[in-house]
Amino acid sequence: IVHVDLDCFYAQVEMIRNPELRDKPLGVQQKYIVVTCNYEARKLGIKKMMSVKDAKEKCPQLILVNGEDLTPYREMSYKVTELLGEFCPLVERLGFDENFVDITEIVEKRLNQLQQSGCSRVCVSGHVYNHQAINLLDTTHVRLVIGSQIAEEFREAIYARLGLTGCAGVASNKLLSKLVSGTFKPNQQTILLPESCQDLIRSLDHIQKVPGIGYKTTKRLETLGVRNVCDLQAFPSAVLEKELGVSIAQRIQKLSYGEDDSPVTPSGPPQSFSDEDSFKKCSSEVEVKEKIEELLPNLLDRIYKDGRQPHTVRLTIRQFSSTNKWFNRESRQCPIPPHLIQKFGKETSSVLSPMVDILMKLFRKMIDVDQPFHLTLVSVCFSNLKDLPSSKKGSIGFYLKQVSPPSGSAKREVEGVSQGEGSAS
DNA sequence: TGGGGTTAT
DNA sequence: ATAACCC
Repeated sequence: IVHVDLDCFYAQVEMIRNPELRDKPLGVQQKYIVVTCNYEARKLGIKKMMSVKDAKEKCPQLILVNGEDLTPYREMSYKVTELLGEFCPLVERLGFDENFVDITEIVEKRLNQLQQSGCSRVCVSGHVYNHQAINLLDTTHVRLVIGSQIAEEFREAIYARLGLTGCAGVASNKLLSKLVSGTFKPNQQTILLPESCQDLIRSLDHIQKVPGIGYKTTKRLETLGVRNVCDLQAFPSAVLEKELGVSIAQRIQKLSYGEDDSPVTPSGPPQSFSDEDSFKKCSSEVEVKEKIEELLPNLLDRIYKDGRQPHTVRLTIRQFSSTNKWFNRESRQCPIPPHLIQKFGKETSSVLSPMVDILMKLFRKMIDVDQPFHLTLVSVCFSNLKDLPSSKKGSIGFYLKQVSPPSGSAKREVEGVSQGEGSAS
């Protein structure tokens, strides 16, 4: 498995949009937070998720661009996933800036070519975790070395075609590939040989750094006295199962050993489209309606371009509360009436006002508008996306549904051409 | 802490 | 519908 992780993705996209920002310290701002920044800014002490106030104190020359509209990042993100999809169908997205690629089949093909040509000279591309020596008589090592060459080709293609740099990690599963990709940081790549697996996983100083063990599970583990990966490895399974449930207990304990049998699941098109806005205060029905009317046109446009029809709509809000400041969200969802669904394929304007009405009804299910309220976030989400009833030859659906044939060059580059595999065209 | 996403229960 | 996870 290869894990591809773009460097400070939003900042890179902004530097492509405006090349003058290239060699200057740059931060991407959402509300009063610098969500990410380029490496020029990091040299000067700027960190991800730093407040704008702290960032400007640290670095008055810092240039800030607003990154609240994710459109440019989302578009570039899918270009990266689609590019990787030219090499191999098994590409799974994680957020906007990471992808897993299962290259097992490509590696097998190259290994066979190598063995048939009697060639025993294979050279690793990039780093080997722990500087572990490679044994070319070990086919597992050879496979990972071939993986390193493919990862290099991925990164080169992403740079040549999209102008983006990033890291890659190659290992036997998703967990380990992700952990190893971060070991040499901007614009480098690393492979993990199985003999160094325990060193990598045990190098994590806190269990929350294990992908899959989040905030809540970490808190519960801490009450059990489990603080690091070694503690979790050694903890009695039976006790863990009673505390967290069999499913979570078995999964995270396997993770603590670096074991992860989850497959690379092709992400395909998105399962949902959402748009949200946060703010200091929103306390009247009229304001809520205005927020919804701000969010909807953008969303309807995205759905229109996607070509599928959503069958469910959801409204999410966050109410102000001084205690438990984060994560007090509530939502209400409902099916979209069939007569409205039909209109999604056409002009978005005819959907707008009936949809606002539906969303305001959902709002009133959550909030008694006769009582005072104080919202700090409104979000609208369309989900349960279904393909249009694709009909005959002339319809839009017919053309949209046609799978575009692989452009070919990248795929042949990676798989090599030998006995009559190349197509006539 | 923002503005997104996913899956499991 | 919520809760957990990911970025």
